[in-house]
Amino acid sequence: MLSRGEREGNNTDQEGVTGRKQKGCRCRQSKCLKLYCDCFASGVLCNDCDCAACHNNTDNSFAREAAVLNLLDRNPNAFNGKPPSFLINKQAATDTKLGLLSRGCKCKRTKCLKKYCECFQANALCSDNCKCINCENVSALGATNRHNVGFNTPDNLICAPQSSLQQWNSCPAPLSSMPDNYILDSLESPMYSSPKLPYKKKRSRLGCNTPKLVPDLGDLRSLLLAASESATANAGLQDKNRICIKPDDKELWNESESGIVEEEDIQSCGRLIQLIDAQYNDEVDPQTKTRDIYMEQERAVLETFRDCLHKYMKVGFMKGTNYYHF
DNA sequence: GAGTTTGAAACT
DNA sequence: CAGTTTCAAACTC
Repeated sequence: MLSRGEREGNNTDQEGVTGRKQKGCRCRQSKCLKLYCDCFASGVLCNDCDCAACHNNTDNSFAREAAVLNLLDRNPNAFNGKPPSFLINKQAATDTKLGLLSRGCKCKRTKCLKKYCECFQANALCSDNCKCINCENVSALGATNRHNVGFNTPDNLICAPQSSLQQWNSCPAPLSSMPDNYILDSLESPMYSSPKLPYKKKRSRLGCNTPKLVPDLGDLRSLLLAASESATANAGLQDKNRICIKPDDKELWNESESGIVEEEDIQSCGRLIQLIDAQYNDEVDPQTKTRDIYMEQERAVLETFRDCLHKYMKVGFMKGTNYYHF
C-alpha cells in the first residue's frame, strides 16, 4: 500500500482544505503490524504517528519481525520481494511502495479519480496492471481529471469532469495546469509501461520487431494532443494564434493499419514540425517583452516533441535499414 | 467532529 | 478463487 504518510507534503483535499492528517498513521486495531498500517507497509518504523498500541517500533522488534515473516510466508511479494532486513532503509521503502503501486488498483466506484485510488494518489496513471472499473485515470486525461479534484490547478483553468473520450473534443486541462513535468514523467513513469491510453490498439511501428527504441507514435500523439488542446484552451485567454491540432485531423493522423511508417506519416510529421516552428518563432509579447510561463512550458514540450518528430522522420526515411537509434 | 464511503488487506 | 469481514483513510455533512 502506498504510504499515506507521503501526503505530508500534500495535505490539500478536494476542496482545498487542509487535510486533517499531518503525519504518520492512526492505526487503532492493527497494532501497526499489518499492511493496513502505511508505515508498516512502507517498511518504516512508526515515528510521530497517532497510532494506538503500536508495535511497529524498536521496542517490539520481535513482534514486528514475526509479523513481517508471517506476511512474507503468506505472500513473498508482500514487501515487493525484499527481505525483512530492508525495513529500515528508507530508499528501499520507497521502492517497495512503487512495487506495490505497480500491482495496480481495483477501484470500482471512484473512477480512479479519488485518493482512494492508489494510482491516483501517487499521481500515476492506471495501467493494464489495474483491475479498476470505469477508470478515468488514463492518459493525459487523468491529469485533466486530477485537476478537477484539486491537484494544484489554477482555479480559472478547471473544467468539468467528462468521460474519457469526450474530453478529446472538449475542454481540456491546459498543459500548464498539469503536474510539473507531467508529460515527460509520464514517458518514464513506472506506470507508463502499459498506460490505458484511449487508442484502438497498439501496434509496432516501423514494421519490425526490434526492441522498442523508437517511441510509439500513438503515445506521442496522445501527449501532443493534450499539449495542443491545452494550448488551444489557453489561446482563448491569451493568444488567438496558438497551435491547434484536432484528434480527428486525418491529414495529420493517418491511421496506418499496416503498422509501418508510411509516406503520409512522414508528411504529417513535416506539417507538425512546420506548425510548431511557426507557432513559437520569436513569439514575444510586445506589451511585456516577456513570454508567460505557460507559453514557455508549452514551447518546451512542443519543441521537444518537434525534435522527436525530426528523429522519427529520419528513422522513417531509413526504413529498411537497421538504424533505429535516436 | 461525527458519520459515511471507499478500497485494500485479511480472512474464510 | 470468490465472497465476506476488517481496517484505516478519504470524504461528506
